[in-house]
Amino acid sequence: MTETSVMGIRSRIGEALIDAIRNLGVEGDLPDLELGRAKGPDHGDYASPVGMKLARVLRQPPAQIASRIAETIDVPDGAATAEAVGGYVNFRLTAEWLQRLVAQVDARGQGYGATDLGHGERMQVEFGSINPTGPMHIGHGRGVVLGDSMCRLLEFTGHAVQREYYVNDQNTQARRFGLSVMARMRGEEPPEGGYTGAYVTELAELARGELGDIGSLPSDEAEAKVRQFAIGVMVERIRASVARLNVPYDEWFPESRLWLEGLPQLAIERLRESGHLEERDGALWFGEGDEEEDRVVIRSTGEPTYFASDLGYLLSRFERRHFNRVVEVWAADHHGYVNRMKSAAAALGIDPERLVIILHQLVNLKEGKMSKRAGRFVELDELIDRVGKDAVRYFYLLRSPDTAIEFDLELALTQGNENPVFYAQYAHARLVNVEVTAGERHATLPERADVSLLVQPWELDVARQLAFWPEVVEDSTKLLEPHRIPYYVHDLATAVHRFYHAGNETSEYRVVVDDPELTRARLELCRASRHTLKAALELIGVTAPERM
RNA sequence: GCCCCGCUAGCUCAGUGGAUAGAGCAUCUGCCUUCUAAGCAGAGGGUCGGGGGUUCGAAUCCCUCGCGGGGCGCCA
Repeated sequence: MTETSVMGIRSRIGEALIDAIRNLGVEGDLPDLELGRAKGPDHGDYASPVGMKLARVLRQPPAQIASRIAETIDVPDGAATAEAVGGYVNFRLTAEWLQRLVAQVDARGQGYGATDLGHGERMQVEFGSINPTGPMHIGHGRGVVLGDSMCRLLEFTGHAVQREYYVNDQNTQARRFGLSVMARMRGEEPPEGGYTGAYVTELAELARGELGDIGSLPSDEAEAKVRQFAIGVMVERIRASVARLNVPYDEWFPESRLWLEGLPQLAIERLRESGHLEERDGALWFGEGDEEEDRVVIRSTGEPTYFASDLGYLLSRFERRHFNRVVEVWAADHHGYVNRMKSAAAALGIDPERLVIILHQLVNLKEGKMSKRAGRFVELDELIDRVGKDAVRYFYLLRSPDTAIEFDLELALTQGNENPVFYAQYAHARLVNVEVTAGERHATLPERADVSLLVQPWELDVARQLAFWPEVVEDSTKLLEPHRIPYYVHDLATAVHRFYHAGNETSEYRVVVDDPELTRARLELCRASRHTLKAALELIGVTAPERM
């Protein structure tokens, strides 16, 4: 098997398909051949409706085109056979190739499926950056898990990724938060629009102990001190929560640092010179002079808005820190901000394509909308306490970002016990157990496996799933859609469970049998699937237990 | 009013314009003396929200209507 096989079998069949078409004399651009997984076993493993696609160009019946392609196509390494059915060409992976794949996957270990797609591209993913004015709730957990899983995918595919949390430590919300805590310290109600959750009162208690008497200070000094303290405590709590989800942020970047570095100021200067800013009603606006679209950068009071910070933040990341691309993960309630950020980037001379914004729909409580200010939410920590880190991550990732989640805590708790994550973890633990048993029953086993002994359909089905892994990684990465991974994990786990179970029904199909050669071959399959299962679980931040 | 997302099995959700639309849960029926039953095998369950259109081909693309969620601030 050649080295190119690491690119994934789908791509290789795709290339062979194009070669075959060229050999028919077709030149110029080709339509999308829609080579993809076949529907069912009757149609093989991959299929392309290539006959229909080329019928017009070649002015021949689809079936005839498909036949000619099926006859002439040369799939490398004899990886697949081609068969024309109507205008389709169906590809079936050969047993010989699947067997060799097993040995190759075992050799590559958890690196199987990893690529250099990104060529070391410097990327930042900024996610989970909630205002540190309260604990993380179950809505925020979604963005955190999504963002971190994207990072894992990007790292696996050769990107240099930095995980960043943007800490809003000096905006209006932060000030309101500080004022709310201060009010509670004095035994007063928080101001209008302030934060009323019970944690605010607890924070006031803490602050009283830590800061002592602030009554003697001028009120703005006192506010700054309390705010700084309260934000600091909240950031630590958030840090602890995300750590429980196994999310390793590289940078906690405070908004205030932008101003210390003079970046918003610089951005404003530049935009002013390029004519993107306009004074109106005593405030400074960004935009095209459209009353509806334009946004305030500096208020008439002279105070900057968050947007001013964001302008500086763009410079910080694209110019100062030289990220080639920045991915931002936002909840859908920020969607109105997407175009503004893109046009801001463009106005600053940054290609908006380099700013990738991923939106995910909201997580709502069954009882209604969550609200930090009103103190109505389910904390992320509580969910982790109740169902565990792995189930939480899996739960979020089983949904496409476009699907809104209506969260029912009671239901989540019952489902925690039968969470699909255990199905996958169990498959992994079983494989480990089999390998241990093999070591106990056989003092010595052949060093190399004779993979041609893997002939049972359920054995080849496991190998088939392994063959699909590279394309799953590729698609998930290119589309930035980590939710594809848990679905693959499930399919692989199913194949593994069936393979295992064959030995429960008939003992000669067990992995560990008297024949050392046969045992060794099946062990190779166990290892290959264990590596892949573990790699896949790691990409979504779920542990692969050795025992359950 | 304008913008974004969704509507697929009883429930929760997958589904790069391709063939007979899938999974989990729930329901029902089988399978443990022997590598882990947190498992396996099987059954039932669908006008892919409605209606138009494009296409050889539409759950998928376009238009339109309905329902649900979210957003349209000198808040973030």
